[in-house]
Amino acid sequence: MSQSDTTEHEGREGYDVHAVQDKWLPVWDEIAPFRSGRPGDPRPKKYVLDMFPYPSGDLHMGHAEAYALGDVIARYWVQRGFNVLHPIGWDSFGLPAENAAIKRGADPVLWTADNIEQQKSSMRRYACSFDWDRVLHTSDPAYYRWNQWIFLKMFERGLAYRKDSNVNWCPNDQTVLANEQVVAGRCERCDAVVTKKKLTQWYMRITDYADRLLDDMTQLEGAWPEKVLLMQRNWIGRSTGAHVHFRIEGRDEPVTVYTTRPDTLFGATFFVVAADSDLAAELATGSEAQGDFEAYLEQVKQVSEIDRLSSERVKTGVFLQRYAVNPVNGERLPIYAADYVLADYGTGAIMAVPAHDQRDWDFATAYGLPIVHVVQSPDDVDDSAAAYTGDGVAINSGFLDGLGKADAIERMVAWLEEKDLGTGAINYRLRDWLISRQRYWGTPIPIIHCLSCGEVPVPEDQLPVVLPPTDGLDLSPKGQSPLAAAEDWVNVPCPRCGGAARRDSDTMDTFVDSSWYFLRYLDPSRTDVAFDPDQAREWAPVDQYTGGVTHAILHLLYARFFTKVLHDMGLIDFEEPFTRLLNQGMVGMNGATMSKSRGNLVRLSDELELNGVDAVRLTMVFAGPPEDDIDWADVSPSGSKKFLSRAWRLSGDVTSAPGVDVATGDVELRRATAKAVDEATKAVESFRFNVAVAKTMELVNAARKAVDSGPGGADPAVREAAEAVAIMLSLVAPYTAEEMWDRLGHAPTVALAGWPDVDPALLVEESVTCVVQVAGKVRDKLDVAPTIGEDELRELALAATGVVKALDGRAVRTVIVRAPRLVNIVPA
RNA sequence: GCCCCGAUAGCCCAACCGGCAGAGGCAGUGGUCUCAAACACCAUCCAGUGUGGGUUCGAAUCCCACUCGGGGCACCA
Repeated sequence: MSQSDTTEHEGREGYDVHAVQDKWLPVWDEIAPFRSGRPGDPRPKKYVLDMFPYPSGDLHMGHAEAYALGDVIARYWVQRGFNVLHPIGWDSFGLPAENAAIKRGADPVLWTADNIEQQKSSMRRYACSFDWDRVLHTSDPAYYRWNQWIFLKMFERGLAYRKDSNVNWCPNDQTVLANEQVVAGRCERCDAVVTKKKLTQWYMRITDYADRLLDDMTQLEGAWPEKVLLMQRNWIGRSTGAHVHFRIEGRDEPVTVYTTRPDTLFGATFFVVAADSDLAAELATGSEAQGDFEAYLEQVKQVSEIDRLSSERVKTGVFLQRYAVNPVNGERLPIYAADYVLADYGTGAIMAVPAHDQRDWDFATAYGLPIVHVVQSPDDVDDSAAAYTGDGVAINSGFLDGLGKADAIERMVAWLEEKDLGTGAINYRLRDWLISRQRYWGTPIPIIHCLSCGEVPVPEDQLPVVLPPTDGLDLSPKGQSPLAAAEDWVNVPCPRCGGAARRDSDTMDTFVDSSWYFLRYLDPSRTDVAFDPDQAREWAPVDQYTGGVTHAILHLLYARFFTKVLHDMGLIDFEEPFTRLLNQGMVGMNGATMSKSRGNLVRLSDELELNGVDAVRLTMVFAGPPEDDIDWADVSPSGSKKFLSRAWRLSGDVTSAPGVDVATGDVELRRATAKAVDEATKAVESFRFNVAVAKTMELVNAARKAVDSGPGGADPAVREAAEAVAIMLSLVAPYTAEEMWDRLGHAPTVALAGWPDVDPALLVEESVTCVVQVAGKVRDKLDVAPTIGEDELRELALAATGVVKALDGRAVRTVIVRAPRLVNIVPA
């Protein structure tokens, strides 16, 4: 080997990122600086959590961004002297494992384990500051046993129940979907057009918690992104209005409708029931319209969810030859069955007020039904062309006439309540959470169906109900859970009566797994409890949560729901799981989401090979605000690498000894260091990590100048600056930081060095530049003491040569003085 | 259709309570090094803040309208 060649080639660049990575990894393994479970640790606790990954293959650029950002936060609090719990695990149940099994015959257990191992080793190399003693994965029976336990507790409380309903069905994945998993009529996962299917399924009664989920968001105000709170509010969709009971001719029981506009009751001209509701079928039965209705219902069922939602679709329906009676004026309202009314919102029936509801207007126009205006529209609104939905004075409305919208609503509700014809009511857009899935790779639902005893919970001492092995099972999607075919597994005696019974063969939605995993990290090896309430009191709730905005409603809403349920069960003393939330953006390439099919996929492993771990992490953090998307084409990992090399070089230029008295160092550089640390601190705490990096770069530049053309590398201030750089960099570029720390003569690890203290005296500038404006234009600048008084500054400013020239003899009207930075002189 | 968020240099981004538009980076340009180049190093150029109005002594920042971009919801009665 030619030594001189290597030195010349490599030596020129100097900083060998791969060698540095290989050097420090084993050292860190030894020190384990991020272990949080040490007994007697006196540091205050902080729980910093990153959303756990799904183990599909190796880490990609998205993971690299997410974990780089989460790591900055975790490492920062460690530097600030906190005992930081920063765990990681795997959300390892789900379809990809199952699909791999179907496609390649891979055992989901082994496939999952392999991927976890791969990701784990990549995370280690990526220098994630995880506490490796607390790893969990949700497909582990030791984990999902507690899913089953929680499910049973919820079953006991009536929060988990089975019902027959029209559910979202993904024809591709051959499974049902929760409402939250249907995006614009398509399957969130595979993009197939979702259809409806009538099935008996398991639900969780999240609607019982709608008010608390909504109202408790005030606690999160300012600590969660406004956008996420808004999305959750919209999703829950609370509306206030009234229930109104309508007598139906030829039916004993009245039918109740929900309306947000009880003030328009006098304008109701017809009545609509959801075509797919039981009520529609009942009303049609025996009427002349029965044939028409059945034909219509068939037709409705054929329409896909997407077409149904299309806004330009004309409204259809069928007259049922029946009548409802308007309780306020006794008018007969023809009853239609139509698919623009939803069976599962409100009561599945509405009073139609075409003059003041656009959908009713459209239907009335299509079917030639009367339109009666009961709210006075403003003069500039043409209420003969479209429904008027705004505010206005009630007209043609008997006792409501002359009242504004709010008063009319209040009056009508009072009237209805007095006559026992209705009540004020609240409705939600949120539906109960459908949790059963007809797939293999998930938590088995711990219920046994017995012909004589019904739904019988699996006794707690028989948990976990472990998935049967895949041998001999056909995992391909067929609309029924593959578990149903595992005869040995599915056939069990009833725990209650001992008779022949069958296990429930559905598995749980994987969002159940992630709804409480943050509690399991507290003591993942416990076999007697899901989590230890004492540990929960010590660590939880999560102080800082980081993850993608894609989970704004799904995961975050479910986790909030579970937290409230666990609170009500007396297991935890808080009601919100995540005190602070940071959403990171996504990584794209050339303006598009990265994907193999687009051909714009950037491989993380290639980037790591080319530029090293630190440069990739730095690029992610420096690219912009964390919540912004990153376009890899816009950023420069090679630039990051260059900067790291500059920082590294600085550590080699320090010639003073460790522990030297920095107070004797160059004041100018000391000020620069204090300012950089101070500003970086504020930036990190407000999630402006890109700014924190910029401040670090600034300090490197200042120190460089001090070495090259200032007091030189022997000045203690240069050491102070270099050490500050190493510590600040340790959040983002741990290898470079450690190598710098080493070259500066310190023992590892810089991760525990402690955040630099800032001497406030160094932040006070000895003189500041005061801008002197005349009529808002800068005419002169003065060097003044930061403590200068207003009067003194005014005198100085008025005498400044630039000012005298600009005033050119004109009189002065006002002088605005903002000491010490600005004076604005307004001429007459 | 409704609701949010954003728009600053060729590009990614800073700018505290309204107070000199520039912290940092990329790209560019000029130089040093080199036989030459790459690398590295040093230096340097670059916009008046999407458009139109308003408030103010003073607006990137506050208000109104519009344009463009991004996101959410979308028959929820």
